[in-house]
Amino acid sequence: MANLDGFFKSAFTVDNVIFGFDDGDLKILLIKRGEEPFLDYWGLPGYFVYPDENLDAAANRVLEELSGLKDVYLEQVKTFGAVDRHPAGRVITVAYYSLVKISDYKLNASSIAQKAKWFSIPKVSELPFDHSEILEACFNRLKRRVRTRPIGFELLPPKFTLTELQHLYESILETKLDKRNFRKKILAMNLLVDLNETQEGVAHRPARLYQFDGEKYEDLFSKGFNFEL
Amino acid sequence: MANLDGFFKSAFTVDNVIFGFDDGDLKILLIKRGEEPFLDYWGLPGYFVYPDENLDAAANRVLEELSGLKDVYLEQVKTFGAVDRHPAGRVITVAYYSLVKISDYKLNASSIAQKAKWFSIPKVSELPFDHSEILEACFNRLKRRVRTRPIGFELLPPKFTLTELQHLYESILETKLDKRNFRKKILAMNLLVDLNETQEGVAHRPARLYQFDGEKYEDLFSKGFNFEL
DNA sequence: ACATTTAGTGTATTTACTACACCCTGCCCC
DNA sequence: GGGGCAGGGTGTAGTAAATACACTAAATGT
Repeated sequence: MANLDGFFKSAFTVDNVIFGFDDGDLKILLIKRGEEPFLDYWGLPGYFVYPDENLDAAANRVLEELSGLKDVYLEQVKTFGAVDRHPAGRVITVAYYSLVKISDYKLNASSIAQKAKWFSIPKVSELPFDHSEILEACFNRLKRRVRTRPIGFELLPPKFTLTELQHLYESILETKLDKRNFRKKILAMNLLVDLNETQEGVAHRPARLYQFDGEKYEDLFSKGFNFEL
Repeated sequence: MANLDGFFKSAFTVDNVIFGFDDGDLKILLIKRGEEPFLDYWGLPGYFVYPDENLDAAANRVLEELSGLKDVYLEQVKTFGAVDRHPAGRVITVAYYSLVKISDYKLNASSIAQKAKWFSIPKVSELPFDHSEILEACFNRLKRRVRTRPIGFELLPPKFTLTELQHLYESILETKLDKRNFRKKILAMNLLVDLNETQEGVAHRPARLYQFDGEKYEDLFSKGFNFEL
C-alpha cells in the first residue's frame, strides 16, 4: 500500500438540524455554543465523530446528549467540506436533520450546549460556520421528502387533529392548502385511524383526533403504494 | 479551544459513479484497481481528497484524471462512514455520481486506474469496500432526479432522436414507456429544438434529430417552471 | 417489388386536481 | 340562558392531466 500518512490528518463532525413543530410553527433547535470558535453564538448542534463511531450513531448521539431523545427520525442530507470552513484544521461535516415531537423534548444539561432554544425558522439569522447553508439544504430536503413519505407525523403528538396536520404541512411547504381538498386526499389514503375521541378544553367545537397507522403504511409501501401529498 | 488532536487522524475520499449511455444501455465506468487493498478488483473510481482541495473539486479531479472530461454533470449523493469500511484507518467517503456522454469519453492512462471499462449495470456484481451500496444509492438518486430535472440529456450526444431519449429514460427508470405519450409530454415542454435533420445510414425510416435547449430551460426554471416526466 | 425495421401520429376514457361556501358544535360572556 | 365567537366539518362541478391503444410512412436489403 502506498504511503497515505499525509491524508490521515483530517477530522469530521456531524451537524444536526433538529426540527420541531409547536404553536402552529415549524422550529429548529439551536444551541448557544460553549466553546471556541464562535463562543456564545447560536449554532446548529453538532460535534466531532469519534474514531470508533459510525456517522449515524454520531448524529444520534448529538441529539440524545442534547435532548434525551432516542429513536427519532434522522436523515443524512449532505456533506460540507470547504477547505477553510473550520479554523481548527480540515474538518468536513456531515449534515443531518431530525424530526422530533416537541412535547417529548426535555432539555438535557450538556457540556457542548450551555443553552438550547427553539427558533422559528424565519427568525433564524446568520449562523456560524456554514450553518446557514446547512440549514437551507436540510430544510429543502425536508420540503421535498415530506411530500412523498409520511414523515410529517414524526413532528406531531401521537393523537392529532386534521387541522394540526394541515398547518404542519403548510408551514413546511410554506404555502396555504385548501381544507377540503387536503382532508379528502389524506383520508383517501386510509392511513389515519379515527380514534373517535375529540379535543377537550378548547373554546370552540372540538376536533376529532386521529392517529397515523405506521404498520399499515409499511405494508402498503412494500406492495408498491406511494404516499403522495 | 479544547484539545481536539485526537480527532485529526482521519482521512476522506470521494467515490464517483460515472454513468454513461451507449447501445441502448445504461452503463457505469469501473476501474481495475492498481493498489492494495483489493488489488485487481473492479471498483468505483475514487481517491483521497487532498488537504487543500474541496470535495466537489476532488470528485471532478478523479473524473478528469480518468477520462479527460471537464464540466460534466456531477452531484453529491451520500457519505459513507462505517468504522471498518477501509483497512488503512478511519476513512469516510463522499459518494458522487456523474453523467457523461460516452461519445466524448477518452480513456486516460492513469496511475490509479490500470484499466477502465464500461459495465452494464445489471452485469455489475459484488464490488470492493462498500461500493455496491454506493452504487445503489447513486442509481436510486439518479432515478429520482431524472424525473424532475432535465439531466438525461447529459448522457446523450448533442443531437439525438426521440426514440433514443425514450430508451434512455426506460433504462434509467427500468420501465417501458408508451411511445405516443412520451413524445407528447416531452414535446409539450418546448425544450427540444427540432433540427430539421434526420439520421443517415440506418436501414429503416430515419428519425428526426433534436437538441436540448438548456438556456430556455434555465429561463423557464427561474420563472417557476418544473420539468416533470 | 417486396419484406423488414423503426418512425411518426390522434382520440376517447379515466383519473386526479382545483375551486369554492355554508352549517355545525361547543365554549364564553353578558 | 341566549347570542356571539372560534374553529370543525362537509360535497360537487369543472378542468386538466394521465392512460390506453393501432395503423401508416420512409428508408434499406434481398
